[in-house]
Amino acid sequence: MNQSKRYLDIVKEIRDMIRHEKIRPGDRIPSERELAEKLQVGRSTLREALRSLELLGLIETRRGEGTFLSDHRNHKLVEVLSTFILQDNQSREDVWETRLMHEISAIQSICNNKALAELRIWDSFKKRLESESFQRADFVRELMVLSGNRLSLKIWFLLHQYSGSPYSHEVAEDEKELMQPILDALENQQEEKAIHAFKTWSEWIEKRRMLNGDNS
Amino acid sequence: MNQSKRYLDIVKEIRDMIRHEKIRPGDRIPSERELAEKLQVGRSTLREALRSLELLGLIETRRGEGTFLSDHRNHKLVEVLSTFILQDNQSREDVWETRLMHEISAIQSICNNKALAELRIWDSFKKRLESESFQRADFVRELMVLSGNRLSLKIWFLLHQYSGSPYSHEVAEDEKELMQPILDALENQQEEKAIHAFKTWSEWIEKRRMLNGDNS
DNA sequence: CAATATGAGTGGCCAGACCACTTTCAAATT
DNA sequence: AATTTGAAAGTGGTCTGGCCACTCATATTG
Repeated sequence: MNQSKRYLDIVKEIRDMIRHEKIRPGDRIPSERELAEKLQVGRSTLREALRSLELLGLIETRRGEGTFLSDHRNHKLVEVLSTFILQDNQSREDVWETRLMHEISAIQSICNNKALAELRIWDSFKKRLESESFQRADFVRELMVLSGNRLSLKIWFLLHQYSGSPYSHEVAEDEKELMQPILDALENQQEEKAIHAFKTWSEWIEKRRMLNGDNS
Repeated sequence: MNQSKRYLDIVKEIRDMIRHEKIRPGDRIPSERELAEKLQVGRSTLREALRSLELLGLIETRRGEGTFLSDHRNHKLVEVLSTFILQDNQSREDVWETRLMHEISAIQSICNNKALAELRIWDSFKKRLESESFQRADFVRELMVLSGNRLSLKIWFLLHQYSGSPYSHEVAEDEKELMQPILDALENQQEEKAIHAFKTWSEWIEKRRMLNGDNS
């Protein structure tokens, strides 16, 4: 018969097993060696099934501890799918534009979040801006987190990694006076100003990147 | 170093390789043994990555022949995955917001494209709006195409499929007076108006969807 | 010329071996 | 007695090398 794709059967068997044994999200499932023994398959074949489930975000594995059923809130698949979708859109500009789109949208969201405004979180940003070690990426990522849209955060992170990481640098000294207005505007919930300041900073980075020879 | 999750790196490396070698859907990718050699990794580890990609429908393997890049416009898997991912309300909301973000950004882009304005393409939209058979999805997708950002288009298409396809309906009769202002504003490159009109339409659709019991 | 056999190449699968890491618990130390 | 230490067991992560089943192009045979 068409006996190929043993690992697909395993995926199914594991799913059934989870159902029958009433394993709940967060619970541990049997070890790879146990499962392989139980299902009468080689460990590497079993692992092919487990890795697939992991990539789907259905299980979570921690070395030295075991494999756990994950609470399926993972957007990992978007990550993977998008990664492959990007393959034929190598246009740098598209990536740049799209990333910026997500960032600006996050800023809009932040400015319209009243609960956030009362938390006085921007002081800490300003303080850190003055200390020497300040990564661009950290700053922007925290903005994405503050927006509250986890999916957008995931997509952004992917684009960030993909775009040759223009943010993966320390903030330069003359760069800080470009970032200061962003923080000021965010603090006062001035959406237009914040976006404008952010775009200015963003374009500054892009120019800077063009000057230095850049390659992915 | 990047501890654990070697197979995830491999997924990434394979993607890079595909991009650089300009492998297109349907093409064959190197054999497992070749890839393992090239990426300096054991074959079983490599297979974990390949099996994962296969389960996602990104590649297709045929015993005795080889491994092939598959067309990622494979609708089936998106449906399967969305059953896991979109159970969470927060996720649904994130998808909705993110999709809207891409749409609005596309509108902005269109309004700022002067070359586009001279093409008088909106007349044909208006005509089609009057004819009976007009799918929401077609309308929005064409907007995405017109924006010129192919990456954003791809992401939008994914989100569109995820989100239980609120656009997969014919345009209702009383809906057309909501869409008319969008086209008017686009024709005159009135960014603010176009976005506002689009949001109005979008919220109308969302309300409509909430009324009808909807589940994918 | 047609049918067949062969061999190279491929994915499918397995067993066994290390390694790195976490947890546990008993022995050693204080 | 309480604390620290460390050895052992268990786990996932990885690699090697092997065998099998299948496909395909080529050579051989009728």
